[in-house]
Amino acid sequence: MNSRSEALPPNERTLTLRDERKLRTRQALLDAALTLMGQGRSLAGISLREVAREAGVVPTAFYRHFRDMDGLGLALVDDVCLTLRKLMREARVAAQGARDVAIQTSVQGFVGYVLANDRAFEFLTRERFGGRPAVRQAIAREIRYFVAELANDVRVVPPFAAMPSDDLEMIADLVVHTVLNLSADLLELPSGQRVREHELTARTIKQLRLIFLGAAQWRSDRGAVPLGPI
Amino acid sequence: MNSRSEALPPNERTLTLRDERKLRTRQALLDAALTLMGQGRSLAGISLREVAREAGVVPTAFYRHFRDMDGLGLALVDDVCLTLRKLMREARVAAQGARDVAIQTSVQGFVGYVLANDRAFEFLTRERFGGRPAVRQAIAREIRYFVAELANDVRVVPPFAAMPSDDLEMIADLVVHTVLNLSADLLELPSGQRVREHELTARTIKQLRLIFLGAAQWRSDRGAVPLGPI
DNA sequence: TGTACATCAGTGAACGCGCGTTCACTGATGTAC
DNA sequence: TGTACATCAGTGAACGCGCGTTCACTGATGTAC
Repeated sequence: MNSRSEALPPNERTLTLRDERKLRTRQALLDAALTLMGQGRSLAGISLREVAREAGVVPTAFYRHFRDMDGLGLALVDDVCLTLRKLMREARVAAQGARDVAIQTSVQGFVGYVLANDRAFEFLTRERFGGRPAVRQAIAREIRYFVAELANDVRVVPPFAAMPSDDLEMIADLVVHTVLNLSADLLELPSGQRVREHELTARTIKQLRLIFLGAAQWRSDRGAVPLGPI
Repeated sequence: MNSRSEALPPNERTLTLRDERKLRTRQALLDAALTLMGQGRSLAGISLREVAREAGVVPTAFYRHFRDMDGLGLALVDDVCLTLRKLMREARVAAQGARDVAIQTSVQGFVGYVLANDRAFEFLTRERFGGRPAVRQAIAREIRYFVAELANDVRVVPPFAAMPSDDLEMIADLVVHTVLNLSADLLELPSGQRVREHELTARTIKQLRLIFLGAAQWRSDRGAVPLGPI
């Protein structure tokens, strides 16, 4: 063990100067890819050489970090989702302090969050369906994870407490996808369209209210709903 | 006017043999693109030359039909959505005969429809967020059209009759996106996963029931929903 | 109707370019003694 | 601690390849008379 290691915090204890620099280059490559994906390009439309160029590194250096662009894509999913999860956890902790977080507050918080992390969300939105299979699957897994987590969080709240897990997941899925839908719509807006941004947010808030209204009435054993056509 | 034209049905009256062949090549190019997009590739990952090759035509012939791959993408949206709209209209007419189409029946019909037209839906799903801006916008427009149409269809039914247009559109949007979500999930399944297919369908049916349950309770002027956290 | 000319969908050669990947390398950093 | 060797992140030249696009062309089809 060298003297550097001992002075560093625990999780960096084994990181040499070389390791740190390598990680920095790796991050530069990930950042470069995110940057290039701005203006509506997908990972499939970006070349390895472009990424290297944007990161200020020679193309062959790329291979020290990723097997190919697919590898970078998967790393990007991990990287981006790790950040998101961390921030989500913080939000959850904050929410526990102030019991009774309204739908409106949560959604508005989410909107700010999406806009502040637009590159990350743009990447996830773009590659969620349009990406290569491995990347798509990785994103799908993350979304399933979020759904399960929401289902768990909500289990303690009155109308959901008595529900079978199936139904809880079904509702969590609906909520998560409604919110993801908002995020996709927001990212499609030319930046600074505040009015439209507000309309979209208001619509999602209404949709979530309607969903919770339905959830309060929900009985899993009930068959057809008392509704005619459609 | 030549003799051919006079023997043809009205909408083909002005089509010469040359025109017909040109249309056939054009269709071959569109089909080729759809075929190549199978197995998880997006339009951005397919070259003009590949499309021409698959269509059995020399690369330069491509330019007789489309300005570039973006042009082909837009044509593909039109082509695919025209077919979908036509079939939707038929479904609607059929539904008017048998008043009282249950959610379950509609969703099951939709599932069959998606699986029967998987290439079209795969294209729309893949390019909806992942495609180039022009293509994305074209697809977004089509979805907005579907939402508006559903809102209109549903306007005559009791719980929706008295609703302001805003709320009606908000609900139609939620329904359409929930159904699109099912379609995306179905397409992600390796073909022939009947059990999982059933589970996904059942989940969507529940989600729609929950939405209609909420819609039946919905009052647009109502503020916060009587729900605590989340 | 038959003929002579015009149109134009599809051809095939050619181009310059950026791509992904290989390879042997360099020199700063790390390690063993 | 100082030295001598090992490691390895990043370099730079080189490769063959498929790409998009241009151009002049051909010959079947269409049109005017």
